[in-house]
Amino acid sequence: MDLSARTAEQIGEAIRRTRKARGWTQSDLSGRTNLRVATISSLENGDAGTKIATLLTVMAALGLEFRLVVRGESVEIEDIF
Amino acid sequence: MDLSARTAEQIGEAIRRTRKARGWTQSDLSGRTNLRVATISSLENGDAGTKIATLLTVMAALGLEFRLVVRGESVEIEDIF
DNA sequence: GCTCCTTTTACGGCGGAGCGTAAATTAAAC
DNA sequence: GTTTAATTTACGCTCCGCCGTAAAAGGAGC
Repeated sequence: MDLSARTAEQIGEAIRRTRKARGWTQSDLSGRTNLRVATISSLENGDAGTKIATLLTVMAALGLEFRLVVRGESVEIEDIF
Repeated sequence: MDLSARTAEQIGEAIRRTRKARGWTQSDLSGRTNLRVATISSLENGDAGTKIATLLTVMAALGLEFRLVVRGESVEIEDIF
């Protein structure tokens, strides 16, 4: 799974898809993160006002991490150096 | 360029590196985004309280996008950092 | 129809982000 | 070391996220 995102909506969708791929409800995620169900809901619905801390907490619970990629560049290892 | 991040500090560092790779100052970024220099400064310094909207605005100005990847699934190149 | 589970929305409260603006600290040149 | 550029920090202000808690709306199945 490798989801690109440039908007809060796309981030939320990636979170939601990963959560469902884990077979978890928002309530499950809430229990694992100490974040309110309401908070997770608005994050998944693309609220750009959500704090980075909240996003990172959810991503950690889902086993996700970021890659900040320059648009248009491929992720070829040869391009690193 | 491909920077992995699991923490706000790593995100901030990736932002700063990309900005400098563009030869821009925080003031330049501020002008391109209508965000205060102070806001950009705290983002680059790893403030997890920063809003996703702010991060996305800065990333768009820098030509960056996210990739949310499942940890361990693809090639780990985070050690570039 | 009616349950049960899940998700969304609401409200008072508090804390903090980003604004406008400015000053202070740090780094870089000369 | 002194000027200049760059970054960080501060203050009053407004806005809103997340909290605790609860209720309402949506969906799946019987």
